[in-house]
Amino acid sequence: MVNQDDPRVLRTRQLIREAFRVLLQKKEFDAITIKDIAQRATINRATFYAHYEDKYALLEDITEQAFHKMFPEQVINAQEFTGEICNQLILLTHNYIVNFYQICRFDSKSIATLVDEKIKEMLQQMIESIFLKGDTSRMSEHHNAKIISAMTASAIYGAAHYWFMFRENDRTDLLVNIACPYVMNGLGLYRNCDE
Amino acid sequence: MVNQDDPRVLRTRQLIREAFRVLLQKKEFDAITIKDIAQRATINRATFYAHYEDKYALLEDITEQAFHKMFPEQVINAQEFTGEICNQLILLTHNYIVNFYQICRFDSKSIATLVDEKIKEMLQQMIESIFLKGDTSRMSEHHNAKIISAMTASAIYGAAHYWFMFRENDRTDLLVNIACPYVMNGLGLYRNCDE
DNA sequence: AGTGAAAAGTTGCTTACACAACAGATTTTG
DNA sequence: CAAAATCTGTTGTGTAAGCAACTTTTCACT
Repeated sequence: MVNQDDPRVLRTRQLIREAFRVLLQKKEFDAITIKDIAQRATINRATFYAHYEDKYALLEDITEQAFHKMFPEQVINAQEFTGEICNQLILLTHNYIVNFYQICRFDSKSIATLVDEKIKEMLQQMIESIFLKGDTSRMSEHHNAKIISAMTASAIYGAAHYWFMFRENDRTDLLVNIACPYVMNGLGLYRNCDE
Repeated sequence: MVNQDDPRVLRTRQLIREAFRVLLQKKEFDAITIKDIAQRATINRATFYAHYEDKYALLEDITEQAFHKMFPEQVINAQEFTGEICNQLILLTHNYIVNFYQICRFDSKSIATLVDEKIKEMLQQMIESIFLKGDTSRMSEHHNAKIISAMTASAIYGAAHYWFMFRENDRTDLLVNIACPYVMNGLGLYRNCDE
């Protein structure tokens, strides 16, 4: 609909996202109106709809942006899914969850499912892209790469989320000690079966 | 030419001013091009000319904004030109000059005259508006209010500037002790003659 | 002095945003 | 429950900003 590279578009979206982030700290998600967002962003309400279908689409967008910033170069450039990469993914996911509940008001948990799904989706994409880059295990030729990625992403997210809810957030070393071998073994089994 | 209240206009000017402030810390004024400003502000070069004739007009604008922020409520709402108000004006002018040379690169002094003039003009306007508000000395009916304001503004600016150039900037108490009586006496003499 | 490069301005056309007005949906209030 | 108020989502119109192309001016270089 609009040209994604137009500087006006970039600025407008930046304004909308920033306004939304501020509002999320002040109000719960359900209480935030499009009017609120438009006012704080100093844009017209009609302009909002030129960029986002509703506030849920906006939430997805900022979630994606925020989570994407968590990925270190090492992970983005990874050529193989090693234990070290697995560690990194577990830690950054846990880290994101901790931040999320610090930033968002606690009564905004109505949005948790949407955010969860988005994060799992991004984790899955990242993992799959690593699988496809390094084909040492010929994973790249395997038609099951997608479901393997989905399982791995879910496992990592599940571990990070559980640790956040029920364990000490300052002992992430224990988290990776448990979760990483589980994930790597699962993949290892798969590799063995494949050959 | 453009509607001053349009939010797009406000945002664009804000971007231009902010870009210019950043550039003034990095380059000397003469080395800053319109292209530089437009690039950093992420606006089109042609758009710049819709708002400012050239970079001198822009400099005037940000000088006015910055200096205006220096005025405390007490001065803005002053109903009479008292010794206390005089003190405030001397101090804030001195303060502005100190800040100016901290913010701008020292090799940007080619612009000093323009900034000086703008500040004196604003001081004069502020002083005149105070004169006209409080008519205890019937200054408001006097047709010489303008030249008296101009002299007072120049005297205050001159004192502040001299102190910045040749004296200790941390002993502003001495500055006001010297400058304030001079100004107030000058005005007092005038008042006596007038009645 | 003269040549090339970069910056300064200007212009016509396109796109994005502002704004007001609207109908329909949702929430608030008495 | 009904009336009032507010929010939502959309539309048409006017204006500001983006962009490319151009001429003119300024400046650096030999």
